[in-house]
Amino acid sequence: MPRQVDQEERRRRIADAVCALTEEGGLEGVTLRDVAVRAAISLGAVQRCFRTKEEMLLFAVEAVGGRITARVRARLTASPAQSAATALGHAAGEVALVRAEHRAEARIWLAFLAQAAVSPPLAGHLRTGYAALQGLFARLIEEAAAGGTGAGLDPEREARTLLALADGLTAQVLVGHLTERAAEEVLDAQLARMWAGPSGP
Amino acid sequence: MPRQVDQEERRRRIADAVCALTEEGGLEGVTLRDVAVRAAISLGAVQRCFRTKEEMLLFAVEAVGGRITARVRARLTASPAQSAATALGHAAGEVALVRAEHRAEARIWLAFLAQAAVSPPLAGHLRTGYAALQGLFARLIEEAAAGGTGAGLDPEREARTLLALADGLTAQVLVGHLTERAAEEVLDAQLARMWAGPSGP
DNA sequence: CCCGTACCGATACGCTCGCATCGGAAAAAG
DNA sequence: CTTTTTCCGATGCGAGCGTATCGGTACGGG
Repeated sequence: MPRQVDQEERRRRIADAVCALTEEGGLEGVTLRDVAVRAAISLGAVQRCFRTKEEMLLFAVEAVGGRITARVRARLTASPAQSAATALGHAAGEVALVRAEHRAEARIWLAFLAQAAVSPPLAGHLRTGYAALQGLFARLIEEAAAGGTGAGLDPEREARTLLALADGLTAQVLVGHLTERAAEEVLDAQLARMWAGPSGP
Repeated sequence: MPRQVDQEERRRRIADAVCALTEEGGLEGVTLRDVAVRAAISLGAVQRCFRTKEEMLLFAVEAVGGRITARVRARLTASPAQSAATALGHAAGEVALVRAEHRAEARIWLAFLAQAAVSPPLAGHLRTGYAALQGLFARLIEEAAAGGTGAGLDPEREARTLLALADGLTAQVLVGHLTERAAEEVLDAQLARMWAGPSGP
């Protein structure tokens, strides 16, 4: 068998390049040529890994989504001794890509989100990520409710609320309407109110 | 004086064409040629109205933002007899472009939002729209608090919360993660909880 | 040693983009 | 009717895009 190349590692490198370019100039700033330069390989190699540009972008968005949920999970297992309520706070804080060090990921996510609004296959991949996060949130809320904090809450609905709020905050920080500080304050207040009093009729 | 043309009316027609195209294929599906076709004028005429493409897009986003806030205001003045609390409910419902008939505007808004993350001038125009809506929300909340409903709330923070939540819900409905029904339920529950109990430490 | 094969990099192609240019049509003034 | 001024629509241009192709290259098995 002739020479072999680690395709997976190469794909990961390409995905990283896609993210870097998306962060700088949006999704329309991502060209195959620039990706090749950023990944330090040739255009031909990029085309060997992904037959079309769309295929490449789908792989990249999956990578980003996975990275975000992985980070959330890591944050949870890193501080296991606390209550489910504080764990949810940490998780929500990670999902709202508000902090400066995650600004890049936020830009990437928003770019893919907008594209997904007009590209059904992309939307499918995004939904997968959203569903995972919502499920995670719901489980934490349920756990907290079982522990006595915030009993009477509808876990699914609260999870949806938090996820949407985190997304909206991310976007508004990105365009500069909210400061990082204000967004965190909003999120904290929402969590506090959640635990304080059950909602619903 | 030689022949004169109503430039303003033409600009509005062009903005409408931009919106229609954005709705169909995202912002990158908007080309000067297609805009000209949609507006039923020639490419030369488009270039006469706007010196560059960016100038055209800025005008369009301003038009969309204005239309949304105008719709919210209209909704408020249309049902003046009710309390500030229900008025806020209506306003938030309009901002969260959840209903099917506003799906188009939602797509447009999201497209511009993503672009704004990498284009400072565009971000500026968006901020204007956000500030107007947040101010409106804050005023309504304050009014309701003065009337006794939901006293003790921080109007600015609640306004920010509602706006971010509405934005996030819009996006998640758009990618199909939430149904229109679920989004409305989340929004209603949030409003109910707001009036029920003050937040904060 | 060498040969077959999997990979690579360069180049070409067809297309579309934003933008600039220019001859002519149309309308008010004389 | 002629002139003058404003606007319009067609065409051209250079650049950049995604994609296809092909000769060269290097490696592992015989």
